[in-house]
Amino acid sequence: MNNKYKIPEILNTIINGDCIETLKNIPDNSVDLIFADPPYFMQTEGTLLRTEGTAFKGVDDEWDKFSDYEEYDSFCTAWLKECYRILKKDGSIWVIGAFQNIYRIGYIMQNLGYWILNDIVWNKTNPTPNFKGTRFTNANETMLWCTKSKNAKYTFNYKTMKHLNNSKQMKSVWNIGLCIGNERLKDGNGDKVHSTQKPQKLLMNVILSSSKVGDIILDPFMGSGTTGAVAKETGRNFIGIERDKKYICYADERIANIKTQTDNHIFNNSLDIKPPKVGVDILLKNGYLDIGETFYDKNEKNAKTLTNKGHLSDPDNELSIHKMSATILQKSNNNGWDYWFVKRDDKLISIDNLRNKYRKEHLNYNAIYSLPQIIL
Amino acid sequence: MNNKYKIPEILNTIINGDCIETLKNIPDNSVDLIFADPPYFMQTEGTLLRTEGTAFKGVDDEWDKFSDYEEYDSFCTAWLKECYRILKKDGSIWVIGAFQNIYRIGYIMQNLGYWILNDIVWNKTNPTPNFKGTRFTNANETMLWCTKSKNAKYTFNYKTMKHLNNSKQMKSVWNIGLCIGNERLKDGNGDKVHSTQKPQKLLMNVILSSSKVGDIILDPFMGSGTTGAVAKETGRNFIGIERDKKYICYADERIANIKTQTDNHIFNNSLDIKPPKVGVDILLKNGYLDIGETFYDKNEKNAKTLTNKGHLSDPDNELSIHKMSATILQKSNNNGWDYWFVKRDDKLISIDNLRNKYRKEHLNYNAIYSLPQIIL
DNA sequence: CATTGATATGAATCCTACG
DNA sequence: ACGTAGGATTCATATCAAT
Repeated sequence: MNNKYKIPEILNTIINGDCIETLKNIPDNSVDLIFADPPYFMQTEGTLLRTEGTAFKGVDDEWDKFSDYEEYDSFCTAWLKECYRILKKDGSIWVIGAFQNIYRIGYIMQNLGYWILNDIVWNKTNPTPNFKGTRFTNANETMLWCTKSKNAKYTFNYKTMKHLNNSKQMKSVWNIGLCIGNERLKDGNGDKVHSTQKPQKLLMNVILSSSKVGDIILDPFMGSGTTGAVAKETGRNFIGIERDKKYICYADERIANIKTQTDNHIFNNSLDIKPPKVGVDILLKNGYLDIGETFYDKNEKNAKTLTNKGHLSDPDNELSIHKMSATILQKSNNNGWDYWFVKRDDKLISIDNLRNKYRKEHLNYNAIYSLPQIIL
Repeated sequence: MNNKYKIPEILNTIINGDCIETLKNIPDNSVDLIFADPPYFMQTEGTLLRTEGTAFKGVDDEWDKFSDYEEYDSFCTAWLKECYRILKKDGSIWVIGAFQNIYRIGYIMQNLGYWILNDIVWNKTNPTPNFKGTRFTNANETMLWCTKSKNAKYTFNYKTMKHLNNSKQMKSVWNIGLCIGNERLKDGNGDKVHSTQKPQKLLMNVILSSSKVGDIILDPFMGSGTTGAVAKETGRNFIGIERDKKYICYADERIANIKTQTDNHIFNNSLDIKPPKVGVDILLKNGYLDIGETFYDKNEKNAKTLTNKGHLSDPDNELSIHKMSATILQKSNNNGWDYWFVKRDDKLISIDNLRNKYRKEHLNYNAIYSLPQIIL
């Protein structure tokens, strides 16, 4: 029954239909990433007037109406269960919400077996102020990033995100503005098409951090299509679900105008693609290193001899390049590729350089060491 | 049974005992504010090694051990129920947690009838990095600020917090560093006394925003006593509960060394204390305004006549000072005190100035209009 | 064209004391 | 509890008109 759709048929389309019913027709273990922006169940009443007397137009859509927490909880349990089934074993899911609903979502997800990796805070740089001075300005929304289990081998493009964050590891609080200006979809009357269109920068961070080129990304609440737009731009595939045809119409047009850029080192996560494994034995066999030659540290000290097994020896020990360097440094472990040098033309050369030379000459692999620094 | 303790007897003390059992002995509707920093149920396993090989000392205390979510949920339901009973009708409660537990807490609180006012993000300016590069640096904790019902008339010192935030309304994301240096309690060996001591700045924001001088603040998980220390410094009363006598010993000494500063305009919330109400009729009776005199706007236009009822009239209408100004401005309502001026010695004087003159001369009340600006 | 100022608006659980 | 009158309350951007 869960196979009405074949993945290739629905790839890069927005399916028009009820969220839960549509999810039920998507096969098990079939998508790499899910981004879900469900209704928040805001529970606002009446009209909020700005200081100057005009009305604030917030969310007053039918799709955000639920009778009580119980109804909202069953709704969320149902779609989150389907997502669990549809997500691949090592895939991950992002769900965005605010204080009105995110505690329902998080509780339900943990009970369904999801494992929270981070709760990411979207710190809005330009939030709607609190007109009446009754509370702290509500300036944040929350995204729960989860796997299907504690031991899932999820994708996290650590180096790409570090590069995007001025070469410091990216934190769980993201400062991003609201979706306004040209990015915000408007209808013929100049009114916003969707009351809660998410900024592309938010989706960019989500997709670049936790998916790879060619991955399949599912959005069960596609709305104005931000997920699809960013997925296409970064070379990922998407599957959208949306019950309002008007939204689909605008989203389709929006996505059609996007160009994929897979030669972009940020979008294709070059920094995080691991180079092919090359051992000391391979370098020996191919003449990049010689049996019996001397390894030195960067100060030309701690000389050791390379054995035919690709180990390093001195009168006391024969150890791997890693263990030998760790022993010298009195640490439990250490990366020998960064520690050891050999002599070529009377100059010290890092064995890591020799390894990359081999990768380039024999495996046609060019490592990307760094990209131009991004100034935020 | 819920009356073993009389509030005056336990005021400004830390009760040694089990949290839930002790809470049961505190009377109904007896405290103004609760701050709770419960165990987070971190579920960490094994030892996390830093890059250089040393061990990271996180939370590994017995008090953070629970067998599963079910046990944690019942524990939290129990103490949150007692807090609901103990809190006054218009009091409020803060609960701090992180992604491991805050979704359990929020869900349970909403189900118990608590009404979330804000979810405050503590954005740590100096978080522990993610040593292994496996996720985004977990840089935030969350505080849920709630009342007992949607309609509770809770305390929020809006102007004090605005003043503390460089004269802009304070938002829900707070940038505050971890508790380190001299503020962090150390034992005789130089080890930290408590593994999760909260920074005073965090508690300062909590207490200054949502309580008044003389209020009673309950902390069911007193730990190292930060709540008590800040409560005492700002002129509030506290009641602490803690089951570990070692913590109480350090907390008692810490709090004993604090001096109360109630003459501090920030601590006593002078900016938020409302001036006594004075109507136009009072100013008329006391000769600050005269029947029949002319009211003008700031440009000496829109002249209206003051009636014996304290209203403003023109040939068409007789309205309150507020309604009349709103009519002129074509707004649904407006503050007439800021809009209208009268002539004294041929100069325009704001009627709000006259009102403050009356307050000063007859009610011995001096309004605080502003404090020196705080540069953050 | 550059600069200034007025206006519009964004996932919002948005007043309070008194009779 | 409920209705009514009093009177207190906004920040960061984008757009567009005016200078």
